[in-house]
Amino acid sequence: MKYDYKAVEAKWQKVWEDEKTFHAEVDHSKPKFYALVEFPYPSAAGLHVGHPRSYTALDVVARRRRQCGYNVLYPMGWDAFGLPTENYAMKNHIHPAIVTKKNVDRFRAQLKSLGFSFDWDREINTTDPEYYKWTQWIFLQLYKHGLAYKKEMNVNWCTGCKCVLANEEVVNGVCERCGSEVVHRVKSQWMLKITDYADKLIDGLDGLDYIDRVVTQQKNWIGRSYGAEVDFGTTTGDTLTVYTTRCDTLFGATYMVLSPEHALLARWIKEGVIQNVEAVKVYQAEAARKSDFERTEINKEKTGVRLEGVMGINPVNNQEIPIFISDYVLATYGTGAIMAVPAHDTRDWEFAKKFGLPIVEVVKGKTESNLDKEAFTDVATGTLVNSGFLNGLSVTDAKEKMAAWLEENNKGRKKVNYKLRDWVFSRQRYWGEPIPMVKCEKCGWQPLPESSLPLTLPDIVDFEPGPDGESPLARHTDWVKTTCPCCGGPAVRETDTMPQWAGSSWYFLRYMDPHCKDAIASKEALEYWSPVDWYNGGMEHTTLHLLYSRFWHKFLYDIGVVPTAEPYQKRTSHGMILGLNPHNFANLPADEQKKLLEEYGSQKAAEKALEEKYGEMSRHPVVKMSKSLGNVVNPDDVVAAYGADTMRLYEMFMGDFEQAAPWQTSAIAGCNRFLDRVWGLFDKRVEGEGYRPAIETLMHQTIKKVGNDIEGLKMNTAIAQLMTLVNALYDNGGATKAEFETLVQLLNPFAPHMTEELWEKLGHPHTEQLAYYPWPSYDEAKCVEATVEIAVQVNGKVRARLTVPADISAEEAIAAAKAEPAVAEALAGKTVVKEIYVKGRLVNLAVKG
RNA sequence: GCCGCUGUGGUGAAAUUGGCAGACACGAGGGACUUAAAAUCCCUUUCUGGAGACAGAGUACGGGUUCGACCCCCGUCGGCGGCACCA
Repeated sequence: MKYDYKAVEAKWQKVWEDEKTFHAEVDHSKPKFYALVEFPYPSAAGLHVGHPRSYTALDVVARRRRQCGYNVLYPMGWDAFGLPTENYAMKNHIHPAIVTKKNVDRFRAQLKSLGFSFDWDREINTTDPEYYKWTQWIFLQLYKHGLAYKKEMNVNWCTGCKCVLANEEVVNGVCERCGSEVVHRVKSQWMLKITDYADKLIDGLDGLDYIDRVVTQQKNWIGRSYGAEVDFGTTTGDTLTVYTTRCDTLFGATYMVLSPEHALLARWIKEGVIQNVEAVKVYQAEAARKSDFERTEINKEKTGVRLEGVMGINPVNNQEIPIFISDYVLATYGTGAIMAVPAHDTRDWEFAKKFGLPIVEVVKGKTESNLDKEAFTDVATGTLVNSGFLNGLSVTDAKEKMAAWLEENNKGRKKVNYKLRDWVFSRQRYWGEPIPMVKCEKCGWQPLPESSLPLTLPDIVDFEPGPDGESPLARHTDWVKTTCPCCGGPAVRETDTMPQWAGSSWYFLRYMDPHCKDAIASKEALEYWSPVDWYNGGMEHTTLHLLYSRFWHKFLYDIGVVPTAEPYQKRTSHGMILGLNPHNFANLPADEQKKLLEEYGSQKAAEKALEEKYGEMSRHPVVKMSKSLGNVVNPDDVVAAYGADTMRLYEMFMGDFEQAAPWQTSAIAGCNRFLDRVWGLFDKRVEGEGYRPAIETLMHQTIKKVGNDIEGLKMNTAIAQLMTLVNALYDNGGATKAEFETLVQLLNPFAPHMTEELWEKLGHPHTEQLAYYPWPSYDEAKCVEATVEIAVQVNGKVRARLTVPADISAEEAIAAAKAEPAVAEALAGKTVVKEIYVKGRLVNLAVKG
């Protein structure tokens, strides 16, 4: 009988729903396991095939863990605030809340059709006032602890979204979401002091089980560096402090550079210190006008202006050196000023070359370096020269000695710096959490009392941002006008909303107790479920969501709200699912390839023609799926054509989970065929108790390998092993009941619907669902064959193969090997110099002569 | 430029981490069943030579260490991702 996936999948999905099979409760009799995947943004496009890759992988882990006796929490929800919904709402004149509901309903149905073992009773939605009440509550705690502040500052302004962006949201000078140009604007913004947690965010990574690339990326992003501040004097009597990681090179500092925004400049201009005021002002204006994009693009060629009328004084030798302004010095890092050591810093070298400044060597390498050609920057092999009391020291020692000298003479101090900036937390949009703050004419900014939360979004119809980039909420004066919670006088509400990252910064806590009325979650639930044991998500969130949520969690820990310092014990990441590029020559249908070959003569010429027509991108055979290329795969179509189990199996089989993988529609059939073969095995029952001798070793090996591979996210090889087992069962005429039951159990996490059905057909009543049936065990001793085939090599070349008992001794194996005719022939007339036996693998005879 | 990852058949990929390279699939070719097709089943499928057993070559390229290297070391060239004037 052919397997009817439609009926079977519908049947079991209904059972799981009606019986709440995957509902989780606090249960101290079992070890807990909290598996988490990033909750989706419910877009109008619906589920993408990329979503189920992550969800299926952890579903497989979660399902197996239940069978191993764990109390498993595997939840799902919606990260539903955000711009695309708001834009859609504007265009179609529908309220974003309605759009969100529609999209969520679609996503939920799609996810349910894939048979994930989510506890749907814990579904959350960041746009639900009962949810964002607590997002606002956390903001108030941050405010009360001095970690939220409002500041007039230079911010990234997306010209497309008409909204400010956090530094993390600017990629290559453009908006990470819409790709529009990002310019600088001065605006008053709510900021979160994530920089206070820079050290904790780096140091906390040590005790965690995160994949290496996440750890390095977060560390690089935070960018901790150890150096020193040095106080330079000036001819005006002012002190000019710089930050450097190379205080050892102080004797080589031949000029100084200030960022065009440096605070001292305004005063010097006002006091008439600077003689070339016009040139300085022009340069400042130019730098201010540039967007980040322009500033990085132009950075090939150094520019700058010398400040006439003032000189810096090097504290170590009292030498007077010129001061410049240049945009290669950033206002936002260190002190916004540097000492320039052109001999040992590439950027300073370039600048010195252009402006004809002296280059003084103070560090010598092992070989002669040519400072006319490039700077010498190798820290590891350098020795100090021309540096007074530092001469002869290594760079490391010289740094220490100089730092000590600076402190002794009160000319500087050791200093740690970070690349990380505070988090810009305001967005000038409607569809986000209102920031629960009001501004009173008398009392200034005041937080709303916690008892008044949630502060709900007013129901408005016009979502267009204002002409000067103010939030649409600003127009709704009846909402904006309020009274001061402090003095009762007139006050206005904050009209900016929170960024999309707010709701997702703590959602995993809400899952622990989603209906809790008087806290983000009950103490009991937090203590039982914390931390998340395994969190899988995309690499694109490493320096956004993942970093932000660690920050919030650490703060909540510090104020005693959560019981663990870190939110996620283990972090893994899935590769992207890519599509075939329809404009790449190799992916064209055969007849079109032929036509192009005829037209252009050679494949190279045809490829060039394609490149001219479709751009550089046509050279890549595999690319991101996109609507414009028409290579987007809809999971619904796959489920309709083959069923959810096939879809799940294919996504797990397609390749290394951590690596990007191209979607290959034709390969799905293979997974479907495999499931049909498993189904067909039900009618190929053979008599026998337990595992037959011919299949016993393979059974034990398979139980072991599938279990290990699931925990290691090596789903592709786990499935390959199951395929091997099924092939072997067919080769042996079918399966005994015990063999078939084990196979069905091992396959269950991957193909839960079909295996539940088979389980029932095998005589297990409905009430004994496979979902909680104990995972099969294996015997280590039975994983090895009694006899093995080993290879016999002579000088590393295979000359024979022979079958020997697995526990054969080295001497016996070597003797048996030598007895082989082909081996004897290869050895004839030669001397054996070395004999190697690798247990159960091979014999290698090294010969000479 | 710096940091991280990566390079294996026509394709997706395996390889117990130094031990028989290409498991498991897809695709392709041949055959069986069928009036026919689909489905299913069987065989072949790294390359070169050979009818064949077999022989030789082979994990981006060049060297090295080793009895033995996809794996370790040195150098070169590609691909992907992150950061990008962070002093």
